[in-house]
Formats: sequence, C-alpha cells, structure tokens
Amino acid sequence: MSVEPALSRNERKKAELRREIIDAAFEAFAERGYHATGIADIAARLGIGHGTFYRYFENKRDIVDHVVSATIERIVGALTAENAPGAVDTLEGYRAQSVRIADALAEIITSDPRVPRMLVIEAPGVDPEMANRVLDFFDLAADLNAAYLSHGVERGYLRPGLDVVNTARAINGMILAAAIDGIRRPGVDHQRELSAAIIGVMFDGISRSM
Amino acid sequence: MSVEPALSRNERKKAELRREIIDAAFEAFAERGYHATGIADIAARLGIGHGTFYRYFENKRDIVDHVVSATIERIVGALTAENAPGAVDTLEGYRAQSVRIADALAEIITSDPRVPRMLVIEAPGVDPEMANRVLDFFDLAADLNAAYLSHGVERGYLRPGLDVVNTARAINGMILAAAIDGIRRPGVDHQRELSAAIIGVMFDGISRSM
Amino acid sequence: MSVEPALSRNERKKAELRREIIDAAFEAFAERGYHATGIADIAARLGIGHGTFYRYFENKRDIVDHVVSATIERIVGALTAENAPGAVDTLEGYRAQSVRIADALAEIITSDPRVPRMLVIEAPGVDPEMANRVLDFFDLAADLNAAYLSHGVERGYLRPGLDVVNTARAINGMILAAAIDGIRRPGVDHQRELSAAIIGVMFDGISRSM
Amino acid sequence: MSVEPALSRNERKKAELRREIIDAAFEAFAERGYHATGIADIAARLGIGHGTFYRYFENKRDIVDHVVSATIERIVGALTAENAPGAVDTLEGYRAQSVRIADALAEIITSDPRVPRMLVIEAPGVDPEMANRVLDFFDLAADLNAAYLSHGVERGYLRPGLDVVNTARAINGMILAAAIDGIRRPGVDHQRELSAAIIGVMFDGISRSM
DNA sequence: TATGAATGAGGCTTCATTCAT
DNA sequence: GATGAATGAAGCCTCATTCAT
Repeated sequence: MSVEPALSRNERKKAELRREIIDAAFEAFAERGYHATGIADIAARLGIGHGTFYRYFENKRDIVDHVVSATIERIVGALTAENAPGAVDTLEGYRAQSVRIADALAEIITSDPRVPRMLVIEAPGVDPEMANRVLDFFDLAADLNAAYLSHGVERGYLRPGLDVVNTARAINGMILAAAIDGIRRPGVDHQRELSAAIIGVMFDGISRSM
Repeated sequence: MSVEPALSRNERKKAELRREIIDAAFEAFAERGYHATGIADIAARLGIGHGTFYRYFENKRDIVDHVVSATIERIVGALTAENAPGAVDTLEGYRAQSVRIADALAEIITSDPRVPRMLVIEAPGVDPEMANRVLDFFDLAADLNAAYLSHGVERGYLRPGLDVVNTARAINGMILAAAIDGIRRPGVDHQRELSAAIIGVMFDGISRSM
Repeated sequence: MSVEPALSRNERKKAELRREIIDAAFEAFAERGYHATGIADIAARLGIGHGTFYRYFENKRDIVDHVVSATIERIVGALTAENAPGAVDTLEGYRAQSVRIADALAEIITSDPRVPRMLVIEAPGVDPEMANRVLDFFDLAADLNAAYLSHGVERGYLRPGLDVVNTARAINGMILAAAIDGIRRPGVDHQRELSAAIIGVMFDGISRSM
Repeated sequence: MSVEPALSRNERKKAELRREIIDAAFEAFAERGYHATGIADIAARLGIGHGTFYRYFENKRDIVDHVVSATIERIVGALTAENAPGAVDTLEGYRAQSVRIADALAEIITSDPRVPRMLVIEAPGVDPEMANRVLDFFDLAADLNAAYLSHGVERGYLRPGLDVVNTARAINGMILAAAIDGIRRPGVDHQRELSAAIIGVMFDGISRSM
C-alpha cells in the first residue's frame, strides 16, 4: 500500500510542466547562456505563454537555481548509483571503484555535454551566490573524496601520512578537468582515455618506477 | 641611452589611464560580476565621467576582453619567468621545477584571488566567445604540460608509454583545482600545502608503495 | 455574410493601437521634427508606456517608415479615387480631370497641412534611404503624369512633339509647389486659386495669346 | 585708394579657415546628412582639431546656418549675375532671359548637385526654424518671379489678368522640380532638356495650339 | 489556469560642448 | 590660438515582471 500522498491528475500535470520548464531552461541556458536567455525564450521552447512561467517559478533567478539543482542531482545520482562508499578495502577494489565512478561521469558528460557546460561555464557567472553554490558543490565533492582517501589510509592501501584533504582537492581537480574536457571533446572513447590517464596519475603518479 | 620610443607626457597619461580603467574594470568584474557591473560603476571607481570610458574602449565587451587578456598575461608572465622549458633532465629537476611553478602560481593566486575568480568564475559566463577563450587557455596550458611530459618520457625519467596528452590534461585539472581553491581559501600556507599534495599525486600517486 | 477574416477583439484592439501609434508619431514628427522627437514623446501622446511602443514597431526608424507610408497612401488614395487614368479623350476632359485632381490634393493639403510638411520637410531629412523613398515617390508621380501627357499627345489634344517626360516633371513641380504652399498657407480658397493658376500655366502658358 | 579696413595677415587666415570650415560642413551635411554629421567629422575633413571648430562657430546649429546662407548666396549670386530685373520688355526678351536664368541654375545644379540636396533634402529637416528659412527663400523666389510677371503683364506681353502671385508660385515649383531632378540626374544635357520643357510649359502650356 | 499586453527601470552608447594645456 | 581629453545629458532599446482577461 502506497502511503505517499496521491497526486491528483491536475497536480501530476503541474509537476510535469514544472519539470519541462526546468528542462527547457536548462537547454536554453546551456546553449545561449544564462544572461542571454530571456524568460520568453524558455516559454517559446515549450510553446507556452511566458506569463505561465511565473505560475511555476518565482522569477528568472529562481529557475536557474532549480536548473542547477537538477544538474547537480543528475551528477550526484549517477555517482551514488555506482557507489558504495567505504565498501572497498583493497587498493584494487578502490581502483575498480574509481573506474566505475569515472565511467559513470563519462557517461553523463558524453551523453549530454550541456551538463558540464551548465555547471562550469554558465552557473558561476549567474551571480556571486550561484558561484558559491558551485564552489560549495566542488568542496562537497572534495570532502567525499577525502573520506575515501581517509578510509584507504586507515585500511593501509593508500600512502600513510597522505594529506587527505588536499589530495582530495587535487583529485577533484582532475575530475573537473574531465568535465571541462567533455565540453569540447565529447566522444566516449576519448573520455575513457582521459579517465584512464587520471586514474593512472591518481594511483601511480607519472614517475618512472624504479 | 634609451632607444625606446619616447612617449609624450600626454601619451604616458593616456596609457596610464587606460591601464587604470582596465584595473578598475577587473576589480568591478571580480567583485560584482561582469553582468552586474555597469560602465558607470567602472568610471565611478576612478572618479571619471562614464563618457571618458568610451574614449579608451569601444564598449563593455571590449574592456572585458582586455581585462581577461591582462589576467592571462599576469599568469603567463609569472610562469614563464620561473620557467625554462626543457631545461631539466632528471626527475628531481622536474619536480623542483614543478615546485617553482606551483609557488609562482600560489603567489599570484594568494596575492590576488580575484585573478582565479576572474578567469574561472566571471569570464566563462560573459558569452560563448569568451568561454571559448578561457577553454582555449586551458587547452594551451595542457599543451604546454604535455610538452614537459613528452620531454620527461624521452629522457626516461617519466613512465614509458605515458599518455602524455591526457595526463597533461589531468595535471592541468589539479592546477585548476589550486586556482579554484585560492578563490575561497587564499592563504599562502594553505596554497603551499595544496601544491605539495598536487605534486605528490603527480609524481607518486596515492598508492602505498610496496 | 461577411467573408472577411474575422479579427478577434484582441486583434482589433492591437490593430487599433498600432494605428494610433502611427498617428501619434505622425503628429509628433510633423510638429517637432523627426530628430527632435523621442519614442517617449510618441508614447506620452497616447498615455502609454514607451516600452509598449516596441511591441508594435521595431525601432524609431521603423515607425517613421510606416508614417511615411501612411502619408503617401493618404495622397495616393485621394488621387486614385478621383482618377480614371486614360479615361479622357479631349482637352476639356483632361482639364476637368486636372481640376478634380487638384481639388483632391487641395482637400488633403488644407485638411491637414502636416501631410505635405511630413513629406517635404521631415521625411527627406530622416536619412539618405528615406530621402530616396521621397524622391522615388516624386519620380513615380512624374511617371504617372507622363502617361497622361502621352495619352494626350496620342489623342491629339496636347501639343505634338511634347517632351512628355520632362514636361511631366515640370508639372510635377507645380504640384509640389502647391503642397509646399499649403504648409504655410493652408486656406482652401487660397489653395483653389493656386490650383487655378497652375492649371492655367499648364494648359495655356503665360504668354499673351495673339 | 582702398578705404576698406585692411585685414591683417592673421585676420585673412582666420577668414580663410572660416570659409574652409563652412565648405567642409557643406560637404559633410550634403553627403551624410546634418544629423548624421558630427563636429568631429567636419574637423577631420580639414585636419584640424574639433575644438578649433568652436573658435570659429558657436555650435553645430550655427554652422548649418552659415552653410545654408552660403548655399543660398551661391544660387542668388548666379541668378543676379545673369539677371537684369525689369530689363526686358518683350516676350522674346523675357523668354531669352528665362533661358539664361535656367542655364545659370542648371550650371549650379549640375556642377554641384549637393547644392540642391542641401537646400531641399537636408536643410528643411534641421529644425523648424531652418525649415522656415528654406520656405522663406522659396517665397522670396516666388516674389521675384511675381515681379517679373507683373512687369510682363504691364508691358503687355503676358496674359492680361494673370494671377501673378500664384502663377509665380507655380513657376517656382517648376524650378524646384529642376533642382530636385538635378539631385538624382545631374547631367548638363538632361538639365537643359528639362529647362526647355519648363520654359515650354511656362510660356505656351501643353495644349495643342489651334 | 493560462495568457500575453503593458510597463518602466535600467543600461549602453553617442556626441556636442567645455576648458586646461 | 589650437588642441583634444573629459564630460554628462540625452535617447534608444531590452526584458523581467505584473495583471486584467
């Protein structure tokens, strides 16, 4: 028995349109830029009156917040799906998990390069508050990374004494590089190669082993 | 004896004001954002009439181009100063050079966090063309990195068979991470720690050495 | 049964406002001059916001084009109403037709002297393109005149060997003189006298008949 | 012995530059239009600083006044040169004089079509006051015409009872037509043909003589 | 509930004019 | 006297937002 509040037909339709508006705004912002996009552009993509927009969202600033939230959720969702945090206890396990995460990210990036574009190119320029949200997200990702690293150090398969916080930020930067790369070079194969290089650096560094 | 083309007093003053306008615009864009900054804001910072602005720059788009150029030059200048490309032939030499480069970057970032803010937060959101300029700059940095890596592979102090192009991009991402980190956490000490972590990952990876 | 495409109430109101804007612009341009008139002036005459103007016309240049078009149509409409081209075959018939045309013109000019003012004073100074439109209109009128003259020469009631093209231009000039005269001296009676003088010169010249 | 106040070398140079500024302004106004021409444009044509302009003329409105005055004087000068008002006492004499006047006008118009352009296209659109000046000039020309006609009626070689005032305006219009024609079709030969047609209408009308 | 007509704050840009050098 | 750097009034236009239908 479902205990969720049943949505009336009307409510379902409203929610659906709301989602469509977010999607249309995402497309418009990613393609033309936030500042160059008008509310009318978004409405026109859906064939609705632009007055209708204001029945679903407060204002332009409101929609971009939802668009960015949806974009972040898309990424987070993909990652947590492939992800059992703390479920690995060996170097190989961690490496395999890293590959899975990288693949999941590559999938998002290559299937829709507007995702990294929105997050890296458009969102930070919206206004200082939004820039902070994006930076917060980066920090959050770094925190998550750091947790993995701590786990690895504790378990002994990562270097003892590793500066987990800053190393996490460094690794985070490589992931960001992959995202940015996907904006301009969206092929899956290429993204895989880049992932491999990232994981190579991450685990082994670039020095010739002696 | 100076052989430089002597600038008249007038020309010197014009060049000076031009530079001041670029600086004021840099400040305004970094602090309030490009789109939230009006020409009048820039002029007001200098106590000049806003009409004067248009004697020095074509329009708002023109000034941001110059601001970004100046910002990029600031970075490039700092790097090339510390930089003898291809002048190292050992792992330790490369590592030391990497430290010097990292220090130079840290110096820029911590001495003026508006530099990374302008490049990473504001510039990409100006318009698609500017976003491309920034992405071009990232690509250029990656190309430079790749050249270093190639040199190291040839000389034998870096891992044979290294995917230099993609590895360069990965390393580039870590540098970007440092830049972004500097936006929010501008202390020199912290930046040094982050640099150390980056160089640690870069050369040795995170795996426990056997 | 009306077969005309039924305009919705909304469409009718829009078309009506559009017409009112053209009228207000006509008034403003005729009274203050095109360059001295601001969009805000036009809007203020109608008690609408100046933003509303831009819902109906592209820009200032657009509205003056429509104003001039409407002005030309007003003249052309009045003339073609009184006008059966080629329907006369005698000198007296042509003279009578000329009188009718002159009366129609006099009616327009005296009922609204802003019509000649717009066409002769304001429009040419808008920009070179508009000046060309006005000159084109004069040329068109001359062409029409020439057709009448040709007809008369063929039918034999006008002088054989008449240089119809240039004579048409000369007559055109007399009509223009009437228009200009109407700008400053708009009385109907006066306009009639001028028309009579024009037709006198046109048909008989000024020489004492022998 | 000259009793005219001798101009110092300096004063002569000033007067010369003054004339050059008027000429340059004439060119600029005729070619680009009054409103589209900036003071800087005029100064640039002469290679002088635009601040210098204000040492010779009060403001932009001032210079166009002088330009129009010079233009009118150019016409009046050419006409009065060929012109002995009241010196003819026969129809043929008047006709010959009319031809001479027409030739003089044709000479001005074809040698510099910017003259009619300035007077008919540009000047009226400057502002209402300038429009009045132009209309005044037309009226003056009509008055002059009327004087000739009166003389002819008195002497008996023009039609008795002629409405000299309005007929003068009609003839004036034909002259205006020639001026306008010269704007677009500046050939001397063509202008001569048009003059002939005008004089033909003026003296004989278009009716077939019985 | 959906619409789009109306609005006007806001921002960019031009250019005639001034005035210190 | 000549210059051109500086100025800011003025005007065009956009577009987010409101609200009557």
